[in-house]
Amino acid sequence: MDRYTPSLIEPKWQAYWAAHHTFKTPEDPALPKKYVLDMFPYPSGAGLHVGHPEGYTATDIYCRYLRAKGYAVLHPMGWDAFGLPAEQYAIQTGTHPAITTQKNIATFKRQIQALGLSYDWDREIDTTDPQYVKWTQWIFLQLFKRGLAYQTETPVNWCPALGTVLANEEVIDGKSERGNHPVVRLPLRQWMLRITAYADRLLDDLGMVEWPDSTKTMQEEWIGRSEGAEVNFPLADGQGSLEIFTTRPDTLYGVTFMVIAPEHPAVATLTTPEQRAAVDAYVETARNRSDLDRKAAKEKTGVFTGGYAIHPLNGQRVPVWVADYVMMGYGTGAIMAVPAHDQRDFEFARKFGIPVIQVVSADGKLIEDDMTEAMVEQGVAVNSGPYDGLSTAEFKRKVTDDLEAKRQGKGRIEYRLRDWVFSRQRYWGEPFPIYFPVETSGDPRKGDAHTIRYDQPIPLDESELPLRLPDLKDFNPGEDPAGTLARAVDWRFFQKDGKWFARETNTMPQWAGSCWYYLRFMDPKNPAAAWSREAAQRWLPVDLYVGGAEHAVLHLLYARFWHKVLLDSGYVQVPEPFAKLVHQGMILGEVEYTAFRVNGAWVPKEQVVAHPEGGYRHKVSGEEAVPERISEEATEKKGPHIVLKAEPSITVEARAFKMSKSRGNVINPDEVIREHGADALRLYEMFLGPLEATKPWSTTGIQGVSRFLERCWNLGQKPVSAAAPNDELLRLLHKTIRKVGEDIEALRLNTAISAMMILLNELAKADPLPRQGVETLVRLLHPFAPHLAEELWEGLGHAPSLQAVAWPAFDPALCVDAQVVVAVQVGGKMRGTIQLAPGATQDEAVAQARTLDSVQRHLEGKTLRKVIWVQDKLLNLIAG
RNA sequence: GCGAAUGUGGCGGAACUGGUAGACGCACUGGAUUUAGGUUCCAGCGGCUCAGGCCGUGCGGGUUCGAGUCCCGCCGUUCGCACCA
Repeated sequence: MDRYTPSLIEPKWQAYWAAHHTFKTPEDPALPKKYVLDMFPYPSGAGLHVGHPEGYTATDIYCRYLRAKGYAVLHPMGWDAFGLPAEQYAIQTGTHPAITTQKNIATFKRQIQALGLSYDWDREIDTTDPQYVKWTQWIFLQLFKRGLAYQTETPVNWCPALGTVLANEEVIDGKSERGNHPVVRLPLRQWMLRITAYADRLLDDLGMVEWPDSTKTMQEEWIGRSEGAEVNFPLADGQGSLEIFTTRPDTLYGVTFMVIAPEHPAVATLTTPEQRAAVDAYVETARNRSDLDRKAAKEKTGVFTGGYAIHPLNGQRVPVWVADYVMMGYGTGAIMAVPAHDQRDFEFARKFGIPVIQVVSADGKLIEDDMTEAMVEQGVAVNSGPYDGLSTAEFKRKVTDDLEAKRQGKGRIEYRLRDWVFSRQRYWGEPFPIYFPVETSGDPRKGDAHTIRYDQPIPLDESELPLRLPDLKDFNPGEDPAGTLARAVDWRFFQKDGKWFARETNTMPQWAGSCWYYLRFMDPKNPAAAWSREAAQRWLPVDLYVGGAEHAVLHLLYARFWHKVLLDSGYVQVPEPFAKLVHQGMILGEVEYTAFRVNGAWVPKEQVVAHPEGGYRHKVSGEEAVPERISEEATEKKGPHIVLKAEPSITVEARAFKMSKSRGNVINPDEVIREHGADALRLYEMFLGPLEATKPWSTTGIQGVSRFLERCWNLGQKPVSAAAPNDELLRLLHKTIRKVGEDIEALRLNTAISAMMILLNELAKADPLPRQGVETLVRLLHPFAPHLAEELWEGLGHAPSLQAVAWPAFDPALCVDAQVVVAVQVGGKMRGTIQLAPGATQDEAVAQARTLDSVQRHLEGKTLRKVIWVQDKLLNLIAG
């Protein structure tokens, strides 16, 4: 008997599928469609990670299943190939990023193909391909023409180490998300995309998609809509007014001071000569404070400007302070401070001795003298003149109307969401299809004096797309914040009709390519349009989108934004791009065992506590505890603990960590395939647990599924009988068909596999082995372990490919057992089981249950008071 | 601090609308076949036990004939957000 040898059968079937275009997207418009998409990878130099195949295998199983169910399936793959690593490599080595990128793509493609994934490779996309860049630029022009792309001189997050500006969301705790470099604020000319214009729709339309609640919540919070009012406080000196935003206009009578951000333009006009020096010093300090410092500060700081505003309702003079707890970037950069009902204002007022006036009360009583913190709950208005007695909600409504009538304010909706900083000062990105007039009397390429009129951007004509990157030798961003491309003077400056013009030297961020790749996949080779109207009508929306939760906000929000712009322009017809979204969980490294030593002697892990500043401490002595990695062989289980074999009183910690190069726990898919085969890798990753869960890799665990595949193989080598399966096996076949199908549709792939394992265990016992049984197993196995399934199918005398064979059907009548096992309880406690025909009556069940010894024992001397009967499941006898 | 997710054997995990907790697999133990095994097959495998049972799904309460599942209050872990007015 031949042995199961994945290294022989896997390449064979991969070659077969490629030669026969097995996974080519069907053109037939009569077939029902499904568009199943994986988040395409950035082809890094490190190659594929075991995390990648997890989501890819899940969608592959789903697609193979859908094809067998008769769907036309669009399942493409491509490369998100612009990005910093290739450029940084280029800076170090001088290798052009395009070369590195192509090399990495080749590696990724080889690795992905070795997994036997059923992509339609005719639709492969590379975001750096000029034919793709052309349409990315074209979409930018649509945004520009609709007034959604604009330039602004704005303080941006400049990262000197990366030589680039980062979006707010790419900065975490004052450091760059990529590389963890310090970030400073620097005013720079930037392209912005007006995503805030779509804030409401991006928020509301979340109701239309089937996404994880956690992701929807994160997007909602990111957009951060809050309803309130804008109120004008006239300045006491009669010069204009101060506009504030508040979500609590009902607390207007509690205003005892106002605060403006240090960057607020009114700082200059409000500050009195006496206060000037103090204010200037404060503003200067605040400006130099990084976001990190501002955040870390526990104490509120601020300075009185000396200026006053007039309260719009009671006409009182309100002092205006400047403090950095108010941000210029949110609302109007100025607030009315209500210390009684806002914790931040409360802290500030207490520190600077400003009065606190309570204007909301839970029960009508005043507690302001005893306040230790702000009362932020809603309630009933007090101390509020004509509004006394109103509920918070009524007050808000009424006072907003009143202010509007007096032209002193109006209802306003504010968003946390900011416009999107869309330019980068880098080389390896899409150039903007924009140029500017140049005022010069010489030749700007030669360094002659010139002025670029950035205020007069001109869109490139569509016929001139794509605008390609210039070929450079030195990719360093250099000191010029205008970007790497500023040095490519021959590319940058050009003459038209005798006049000089300058191209935009910024490039687009990596998001640009990934914002619309799902659209290009529908019609990837179209030379005349980004995609055709017919393709959009045929394929949108994406029915299932699978990718990491790390993209929960940014990529998914940006893509939705572009999609809605394209909807408004008439290029797509559905409001949301991704109907259903699933995040695959992370695969952690193998479990590691750690024991701790204090002064050289082992201590149990319970005595060790993590120190807030890193490292570990001994709980008892307070001395440093030194962690030491222990091999699995040196440990054993003892009751509920894992202990050192050599010293069983010492408990050890067992934990899995994120895979990382530095930790040395990275599993390479190539090696797993070499040792166990692609089918085993696929199956193992699916069997590990629920798709969405974070789960640790286990090298011994993969042997379990390897063994399962071998046993499937061995079954396929046995002679089969044409005889029908016996009744019990037949029922199991039908139940398994139903279970596997339902589980695939719900992406519960782990339980689908265990159902197939159960079926295999039964088939292995069957003698003779019915052909129908083996064939059913092979057909069910096909989406999961396609190479083995194809091989076995061929061995059973069928012509390939199994993908063309319809998914097996089940008979619901055969999905129930001939006899059901019913649980018998006495007083709610399990006392045994009885076998009954499905549909048996309660009386039959009670009669049979009474014959059980354990039931008789517990009913002895008692009378039966009540019977709980759950049809075909459970009988509970209550006695007393 | 706020928000979300999550907690079940030694391990990964099962358990449909409240109804036999631990499916399936790993590891482990015993046995059979084998020259050999990182092979195959069979059996066992939550804890305690006076062998009848008792206890057991992070902890403490509650609802119910019956709770992993529902309710209330805690604790741990993970992930977001973090002076958003």
